[in-house]
Amino acid sequence: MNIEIFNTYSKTYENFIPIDSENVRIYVCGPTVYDFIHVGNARPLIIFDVLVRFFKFIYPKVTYVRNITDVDDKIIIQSKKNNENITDLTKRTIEAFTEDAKSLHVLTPDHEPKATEHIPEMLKIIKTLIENKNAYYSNKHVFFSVSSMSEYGSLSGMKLDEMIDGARVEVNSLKKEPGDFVLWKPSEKGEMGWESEFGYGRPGWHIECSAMSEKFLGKQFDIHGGGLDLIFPHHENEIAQSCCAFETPFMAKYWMHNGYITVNNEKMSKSEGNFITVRDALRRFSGEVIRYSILSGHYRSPINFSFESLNESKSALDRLYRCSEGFEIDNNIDQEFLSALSKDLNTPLAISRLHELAKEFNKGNRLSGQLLKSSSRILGLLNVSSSEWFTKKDQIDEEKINNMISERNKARKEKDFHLADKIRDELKSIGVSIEDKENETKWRLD
RNA sequence: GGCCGGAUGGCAGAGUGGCUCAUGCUCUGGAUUGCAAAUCCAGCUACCUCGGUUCGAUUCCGGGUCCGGCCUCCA
Repeated sequence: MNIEIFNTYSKTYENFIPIDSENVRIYVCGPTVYDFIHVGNARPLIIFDVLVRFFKFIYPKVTYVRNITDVDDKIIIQSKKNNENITDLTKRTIEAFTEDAKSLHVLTPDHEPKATEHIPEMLKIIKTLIENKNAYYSNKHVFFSVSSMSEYGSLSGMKLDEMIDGARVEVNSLKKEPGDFVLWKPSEKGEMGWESEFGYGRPGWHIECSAMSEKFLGKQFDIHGGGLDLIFPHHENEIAQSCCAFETPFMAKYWMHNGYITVNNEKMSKSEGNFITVRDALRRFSGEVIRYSILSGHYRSPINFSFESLNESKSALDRLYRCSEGFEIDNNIDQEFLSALSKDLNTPLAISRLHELAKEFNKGNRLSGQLLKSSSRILGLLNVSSSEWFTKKDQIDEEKINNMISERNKARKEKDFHLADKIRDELKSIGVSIEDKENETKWRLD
């Protein structure tokens, strides 16, 4: 199967050809664990989860790494703000993150390395960079020298002189050039840090990904993913570090970046304060609905978040669930569905195919229902049985509902439609919709 | 200031140099139903604007307008 991917590096669609077709290697930037994730953070989790599910169907082996950033200035600030020990904060946040990811039906990656567990690996790269004259020591700091790498800026299309014109680079007299970025910086006594030949300190933001991707995937790997906002400076700097330290022409063969989730058409972000946490959204909609909603737009386009659109997603997903009743997952995946995913992970087109299958099923084609159920697995949808989807919820008295339904059916048999309608209204008022079939009455929660 | 994206029907959102037609949600009408629900069928003036290329452009090229983003932490 020919798979096309839009490569941020070349800004064009490219045919995906793995470096090693026996083991496709993917690295995605995971969360910085200082607070609950918001819906915007959920997008790359879901998108790359689908990419990995798709690839695992196509290729014999996929190694997926998603790191956890558990050392960062934001963590230090948050721990002071909470008056909470850093380890407690990160442990608690990682647990919450794992729960949220699970609610969104995001599969656990093959490796989930933590930055704090890879400090020696980072220091080794920093040392090599200094030896290679790509980095320099300056008063307890180590900086990467951007002018030492002629290709610097090739991912983001940034030019060094233009960056300076932007006047948005950190003013730091220790740097030789404004674009230089920190690899190692000093920590105060008692502050989070590690002893090193550069003094007691902690790593800069970017170096962890160079260290951990190399450890688990090698010096060069297939796909590196993350949000659009990581292109510069994060991924640009990762490339600089990895390529200079490992002396390789490229770090990842393909770079994939997802677009933003917006609120009122503006980027959802912690700093803007316009975010909705995944936990909050989960109070009103199931993780699968959130997932459907995120997959209903192409991964590189913006998606505007609203509870109305989640509601719409729920209606659409309900329809798919109605058509998947009684089917078990098998390995038969719809070809048109796969073909949609092979075109730069066109999930909206893939979903539209699922709806076509649903329609065919409703017209009496059982095979379409089977294909619908099995294909949906690649998107991480239709994860539970249809009856569970429509009837399982806490604090639901199934016995009472069933009793009311049989009472109503008795009334219907006796043509007491007045009573029958009254019972239906009562059921409706407790959030139960019913559907009279030929020989039975089905019910579901709204 | 530099550099990137985007503009499709009531809403969301794919796609295409010409085909009857994305798909979903909503609404309206029909079939079906005791009535509903579900389902099927049909409908609701779709391609921001101005030029260019072309037999033909929503689709390609150029200008404009508007919106968003990156250049600072950010998924």
